[in-house]
Amino acid sequence: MAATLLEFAEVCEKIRSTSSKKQKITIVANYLRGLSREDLPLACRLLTSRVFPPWDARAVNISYSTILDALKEITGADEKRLKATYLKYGDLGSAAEELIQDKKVTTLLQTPLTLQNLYSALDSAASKKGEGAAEHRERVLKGLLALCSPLEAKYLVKVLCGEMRIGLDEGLLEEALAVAYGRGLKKVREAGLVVADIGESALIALDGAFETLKLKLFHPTNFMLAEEMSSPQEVAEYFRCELYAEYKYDGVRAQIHSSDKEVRIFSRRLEDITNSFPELHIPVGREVILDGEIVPYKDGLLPFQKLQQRLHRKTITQDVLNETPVVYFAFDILYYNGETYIDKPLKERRAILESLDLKPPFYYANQMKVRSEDEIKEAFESSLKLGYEGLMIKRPDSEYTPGKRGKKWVKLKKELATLDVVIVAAEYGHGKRAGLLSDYTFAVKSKDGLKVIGKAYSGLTDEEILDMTEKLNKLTVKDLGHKKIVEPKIVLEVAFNNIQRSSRHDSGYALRFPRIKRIRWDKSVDEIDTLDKVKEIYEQQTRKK
DNA sequence: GGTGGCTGCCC
DNA sequence: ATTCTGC
DNA sequence: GCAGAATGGGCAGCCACC
Repeated sequence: MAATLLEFAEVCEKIRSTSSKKQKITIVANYLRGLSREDLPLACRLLTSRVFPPWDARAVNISYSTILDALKEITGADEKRLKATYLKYGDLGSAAEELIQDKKVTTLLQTPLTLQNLYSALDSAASKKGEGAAEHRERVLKGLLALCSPLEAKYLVKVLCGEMRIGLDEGLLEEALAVAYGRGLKKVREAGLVVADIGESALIALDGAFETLKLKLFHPTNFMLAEEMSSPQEVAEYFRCELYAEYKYDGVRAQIHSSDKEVRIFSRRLEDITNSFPELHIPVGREVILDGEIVPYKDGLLPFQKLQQRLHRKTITQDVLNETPVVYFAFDILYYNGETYIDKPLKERRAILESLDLKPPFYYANQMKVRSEDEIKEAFESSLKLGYEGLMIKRPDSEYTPGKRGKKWVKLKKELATLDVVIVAAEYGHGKRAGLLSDYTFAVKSKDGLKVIGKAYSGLTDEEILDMTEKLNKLTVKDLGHKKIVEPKIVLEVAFNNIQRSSRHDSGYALRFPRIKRIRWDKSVDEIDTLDKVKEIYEQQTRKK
């Protein structure tokens, strides 16, 4: 029997309503066992709010704005009601559930929407190009919503928004797959690493076909990530062994697949970004999968923004190539001449990598052997001096594993000065932060008054957010619904990794990775930092490069 | 032909 | 990307 | 310690609209 959207939505609702991970896993495992081969991969992708595998070039291209338009037409709700409902839940799916209850089109006699129907419709939305494409996408969505019960609409919208908020994501889904088919979790996770698509993992788990698993050239795999540590001391004490330290480049992480004829390049999200970097289309000569970083470089490092301009560009002109050339720093090898190397120790992988004798624009990431706190500190400082972002530190015996599991790789990042800023506006959050003022717009002072320099949301505890909501409500001078303009009273200390020129805020600058260090109840507006200080930090960091 | 909203994806 | 929280 | 949730700035492509 074909899987229906209704049953899928009911399962999601059950998952959401329990906070126990074990129960979630049981619910999902039971559901998956009842699915056909055809429906299984689809259901698994939908559970992680995906429609296509990560490496698939298709994108549905339907999101908040399109959904709001479609809901408006389907339900006949006016702008005000739409906004109020969305604000109430902080989740467009939940808003859709409520709104669709009084939709104009009824569907009592329709056959139920299947996951396969849904997939075909979304594929059609994704595939339509050119004039009328936006209209087509909205028509597809309205067609689907017309067939949906409130609960179905809720989860359809959640999938499209990319946020399920049911307390289940890929990690728990893998556990559920292991339970559903009686497989070892380790095997299922390994499958996930290699195939990098939860739909494909599901089929492998179903068949128990783990032994046929091999990395495939031109098929991207997941990347190994590192955990952040705060000091050389912490690193030295945690590992207490010889380590490999590499500079942390501010570029784009990339997997390069090469045969003797062809090169393909994949990003961290497994997108095919080959076309953005023609100067890297030099076959290595043997079949390899490399891991490394694409870095913009011309007589020295270039800012990340220059690299971004090339990133999703369709055509790379000679001008772009001249202005922002890139190089590749390879630091790992996952596959070599038909063999997978991910379970070999880093030391061995590095030796194979170096035997390749790479030529510019391919370079080896430099590798320093460190052990003591002092050695790590020295390597870290030399990295900053050269304009890099910090240090990557790896155990020589580490296998290549996905995600942050195991802490075999760690990173040390440079700390920049913090700024004291004042909150000038606040916005309501989403999901579990619905109804709370959790997102703060802040400013520094200048001769011409306060100047906005950024927004931040992270760094406060739930309790602090609750407290802030109360205080900010009292300070509100203008209520714009979703956003509130507040009296500039509350001072925050914000940290960031960089300052960039920007037209986004009226200060002319913006922060990269802003986060709240702490609330400065002890400080008043008069004591916040100045725009001049911002300029100074900006100048200082650009001089370095 | 220019501009701005929307979307997706890089950090 | 970063940060917090529940299990 | 893991997994999940909430959310920052900047960019290009694409399409709708003037």
